[in-house]
Amino acid sequence: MRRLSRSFFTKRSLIVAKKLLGCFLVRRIGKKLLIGRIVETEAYPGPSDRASHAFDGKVTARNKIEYEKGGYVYIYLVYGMYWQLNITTGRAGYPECVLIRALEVSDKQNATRDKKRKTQNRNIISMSRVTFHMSPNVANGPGKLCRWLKLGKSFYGENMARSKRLWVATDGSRIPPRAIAKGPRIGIDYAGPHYAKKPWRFWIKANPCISR
DNA sequence: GTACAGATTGAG
DNA sequence: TCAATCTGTACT
Repeated sequence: MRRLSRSFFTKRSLIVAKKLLGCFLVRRIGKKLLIGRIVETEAYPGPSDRASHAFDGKVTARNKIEYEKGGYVYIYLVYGMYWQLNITTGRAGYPECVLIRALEVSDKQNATRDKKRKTQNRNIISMSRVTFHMSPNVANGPGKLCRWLKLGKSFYGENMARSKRLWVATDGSRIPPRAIAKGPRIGIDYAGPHYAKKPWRFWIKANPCISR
C-alpha cells in the first residue's frame, strides 16, 4: 500500500473520480487506522457545471479551497447535519473536485464493533453474526462515511499528500473500465436537466456498498 | 438582520 | 414520504 501523491490529484476531476475507485481512504486516529475502499464517487468538473458550488466562477468562504490545485480536502456541511468529503483536483485557479460517496469497509473493521456487542450479551451472538455480514453499511453514503471516519470542519484544506490523519492509498490494483458503472449525480436537480443528467457519478459495478 | 434551501439520512 | 437541523448565502 502506498499513499497517492500530489500528481494523482492534479488531473481532471472526471479522470480522478474514476481512478479513485478501488483506492483506500485511510484515517488515522491516534494509533488506530480506519480504512475504507472507495467504491463510489462524483465529479464536479468546473465552473460551467451548474451543480458545482463554484458555478460561474463564484468564490465564497466555503468553496474557496476548490480553487487550489488538486489534493486538498473540501469538506462542508449539508442539511444542517451531514459533512461531505471532497478532494480538490486539477490545477490551481480552476475549481474542480471529486465527492467521495461510499466506502466498502472490511469485515475486520466491523469485527471490533461486533466483539463489543458479544461481551455485552452472549445471547445475541448469532444475531450478531448476521449483522456482521449484513451491515458493512457504516460508510455507504457521503454523510455516513464522514460520520464513521470522524471528519468535520477541522479537515477543511487538509493536504492529502502530506496529512498524518487522512490520506488515500493504493495497493496497486486497478478497477478495469468494464467494471465501472456511471450515471447521473445525486441530489442536484437544482442544476437543471442538462447538468443533472450528466453521467458524472461513478461506482464499482455490483458492489454492495453503493449509496442508495 | 432575516429568510431560505441544501452534493442526506433514517424512521414511519 | 417526510422531518430533522443549521450554516452559508443572498437579499433587505
